[in-house]
Amino acid sequence: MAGELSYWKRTGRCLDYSEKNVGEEIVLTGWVDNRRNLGGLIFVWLRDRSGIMQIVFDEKDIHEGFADAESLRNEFVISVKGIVSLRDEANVNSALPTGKIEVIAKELKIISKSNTPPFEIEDDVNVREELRLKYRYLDLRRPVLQRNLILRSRMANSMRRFLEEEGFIEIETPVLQKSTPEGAREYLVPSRIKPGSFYSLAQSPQVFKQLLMVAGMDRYYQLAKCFRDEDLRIDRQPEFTQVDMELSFIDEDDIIDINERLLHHMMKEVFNEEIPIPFPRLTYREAMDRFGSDKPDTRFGLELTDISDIAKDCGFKVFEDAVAGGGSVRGINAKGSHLSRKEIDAMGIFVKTYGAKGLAWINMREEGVNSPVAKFMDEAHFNAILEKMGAETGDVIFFVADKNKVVFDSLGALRCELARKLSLIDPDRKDFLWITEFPMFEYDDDSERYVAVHHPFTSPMLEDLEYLESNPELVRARAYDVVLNGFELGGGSIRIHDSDLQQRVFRAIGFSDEEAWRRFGFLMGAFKYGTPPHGGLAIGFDRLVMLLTKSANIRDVIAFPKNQNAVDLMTEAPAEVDPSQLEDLHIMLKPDEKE
RNA sequence: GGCCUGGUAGUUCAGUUGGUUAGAACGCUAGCCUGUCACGCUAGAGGUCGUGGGUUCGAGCCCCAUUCAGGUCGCCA
Repeated sequence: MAGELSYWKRTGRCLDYSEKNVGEEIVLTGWVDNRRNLGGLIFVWLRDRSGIMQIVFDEKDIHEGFADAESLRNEFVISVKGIVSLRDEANVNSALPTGKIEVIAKELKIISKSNTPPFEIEDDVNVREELRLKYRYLDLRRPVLQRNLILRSRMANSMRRFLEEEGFIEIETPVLQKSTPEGAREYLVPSRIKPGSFYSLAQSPQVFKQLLMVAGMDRYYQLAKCFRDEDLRIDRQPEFTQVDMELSFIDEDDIIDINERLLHHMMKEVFNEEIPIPFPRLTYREAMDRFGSDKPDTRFGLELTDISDIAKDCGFKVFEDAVAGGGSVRGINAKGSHLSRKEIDAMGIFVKTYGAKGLAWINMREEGVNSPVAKFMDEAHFNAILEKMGAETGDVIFFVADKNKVVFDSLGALRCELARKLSLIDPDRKDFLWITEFPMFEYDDDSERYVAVHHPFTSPMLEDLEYLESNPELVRARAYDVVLNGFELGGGSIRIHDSDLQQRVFRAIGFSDEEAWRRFGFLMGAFKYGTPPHGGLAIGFDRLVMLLTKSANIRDVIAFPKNQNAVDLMTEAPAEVDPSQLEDLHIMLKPDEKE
């Protein structure tokens, strides 16, 4: 058996060998990546996790093994014993890290044959994702996905080590939790023991990590799996991982500081990149005014300009009504963009998605200024707008007039669309920043009450407490988000540690004391037993990996992701279950859902 | 739930105003080839054009429905 074993046991991976090993006898194992059969001479690329090595099968060197070499096909698993050799100068392949050497095969063992794969295992494959996900184990053989998962592992490790060094302890919190209807839709898990009752899968470890602070754990962290039953996006999966943390006896600056150092450490260690800290900080108000977004991409300009003061009596009814109705008129100057009429019209269609009823524009053409709204206003107002927007020949200026939410949503998105179209984004730039002073509440038209923007355990800013009952919309929260290149990387807050204040917040969002107690009694009860001031943050780990590996979507940094309909195309989950399982769980399907 | 885009060979795609036998590249199969690295050369196999219905003498193409996939708005405390 030992002989059998030694035959396929490798001496190392492809990239472990270089010119230094010339003359050595080695054994490599891996997959056939490519073969070129020249007749009496066969070249095979052998691929393993590390990379590729060229193997040479020469009829006169390998003798009886040559027939096996001829039978090799892509994705066969093989073991090759051979001699590391220097390639002739003319035969060096500079595209391969191992391109200066090759292995002259002496023995070949075919360990496992392969069907022809449904798609070619190459980095630049352009295969529809449906197929890639169905054969994910083949997709994961592609070097780019291997690199992503390797980097993901190294990032997780680096962050863990940093947090351990800083005195954090990793504690696992329950995945099976009590359902809390506030917030994201939850995955429910029926109880077998308690008919008619359900757990929910953790949306986040939120309440447990706060309870760990009550318990005196002081500094907690966890790479926590979280679950949300919401519609998916390019950067959203139903199950995902957060770098979750909570600290006691701290304030906002402490949490911001430790996370800046955490990210700095990880960037240096894994990517050998020195990111500047501290990160810039913007208040929510400033972010909205300048970028129309609470997760602005600051890698380019195209900032918003508020022209409401000119527009309010400019003569153009759409502009005037927007301001009179409590909204605003704001614009973006696409400087020197020379957009065509067709491109301008496409932008008009683009903003409709975000609720804008129209997109006004001024085209500063060489032949003269062109604008469909000019005729509605006098020259003084029009010129005042041009001046405020800094208009020059070659510019195209866009305006949206509406409720502020629509103005910000549409211009915030238009800004990014213009930047993409005009190629204003440096793909290597990494703009980390903080958004602070989020509003505490927003009015929810559906439930006709205020809801917590972050979550109801977030502390209001102390100087705004006076408005908590009278004008909740003015209350700012001690909440902060960390943003990278226009993506929300993570968010957190200083929590309420005073049960009286907690009660006032619950009342502000329309929870009766009884209801609050029923839902969160275990937390409020705990707070009566000596609660330290505390706060925390959670970083969307998959999203971070996605951005730093420059992946097109979050699926490319998760080994086995779900598709857009939350289906695992490989295992075909979710799937129907045996009726007896349903019976155990006291679940009866509606008749039309049985088949 | 709404909107947009797409589904043609194993894969990626092309397919004209609706008209005879639906093409290309890569991959695959067989043969030849001792320095290839996108190897080359020769030959070959491979298609219910997502599904169902309709219009038409005739549909890959037009119409309706449906399904799957990707993106997006709503949603994501």
